[in-house]
Amino acid sequence: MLQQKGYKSTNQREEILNILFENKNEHLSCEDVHKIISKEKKDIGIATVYRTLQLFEKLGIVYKINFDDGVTRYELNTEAENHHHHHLICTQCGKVTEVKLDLLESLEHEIEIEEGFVVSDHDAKFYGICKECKNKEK
Amino acid sequence: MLQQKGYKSTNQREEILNILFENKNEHLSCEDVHKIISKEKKDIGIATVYRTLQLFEKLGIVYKINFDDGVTRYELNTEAENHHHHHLICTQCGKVTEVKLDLLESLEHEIEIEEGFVVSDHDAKFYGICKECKNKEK
DNA sequence: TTGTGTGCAAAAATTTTGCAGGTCA
DNA sequence: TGACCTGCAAAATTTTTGCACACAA
Repeated sequence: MLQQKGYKSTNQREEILNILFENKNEHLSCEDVHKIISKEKKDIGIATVYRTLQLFEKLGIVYKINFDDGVTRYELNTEAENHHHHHLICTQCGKVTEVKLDLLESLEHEIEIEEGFVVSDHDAKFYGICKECKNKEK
Repeated sequence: MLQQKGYKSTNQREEILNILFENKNEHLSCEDVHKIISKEKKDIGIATVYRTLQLFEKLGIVYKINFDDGVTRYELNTEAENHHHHHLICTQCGKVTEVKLDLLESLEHEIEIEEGFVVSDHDAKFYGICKECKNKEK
């Protein structure tokens, strides 16, 4: 991995990166990552997990997200899609799913014209009832 | 105020509500609210501020927002606009401004069709460079 | 070797909670 | 009066930090 931006490649950093890859569609908190590490026999100090994820964020490897549950979560920045971050949060069961649709471009364009604000990224959360919960109601 | 939803009207709750009104365009944390109260001679326990803002959120009086600075913030739910929550966050100076545009409706419609997810609210943050910082660069 | 990185434990920061007493309806 | 509210301080949670030691380059 390209830690050749002036940072060293260490076992801890590689391990944490692995975990992020293996849980691509999760939104892990530092605590979560640390628990997974513990389960896999290895052991890394929780402080290192915090420091590493902060570093990864600075380097653009992960994004920070917050679902108002009291902890900061991170997700891999899969630069395949350009910028993104659309989450559907079910207010009934709490499930979080991702959406790929990127219709915010027109909105961003409008913001740029109306407000003179140059958008470089966004983070959108939609609250509502997911398909499963909706079906259950019937 | 309509605390007649089964909750009592107390001095503390009214005072906190006043502060929210007087700072309509701010995004206050519990700490912020508590500091403002202290400045205005009055004194309310910080625990009460936390409990009151949680109550207000449950009652739909305020919205919870999070700008990844480690604290939960609240803003008045001005039901004038339907649902909303668009914030422009300048990555240079940190300033947060509101946008009124509501172009997310078409996106919500699409989400409903594609994912079967019924959207009831959203929260969108746009990161970028604000007008002032952009001008400064030149 | 040498500057970075790590682990530990202590500290900080934010939020929650138990309980005794106070207040509103 | 009686249930609800508040204040305080203690506790719980999450995150940060200092420092001695370890390790990658």
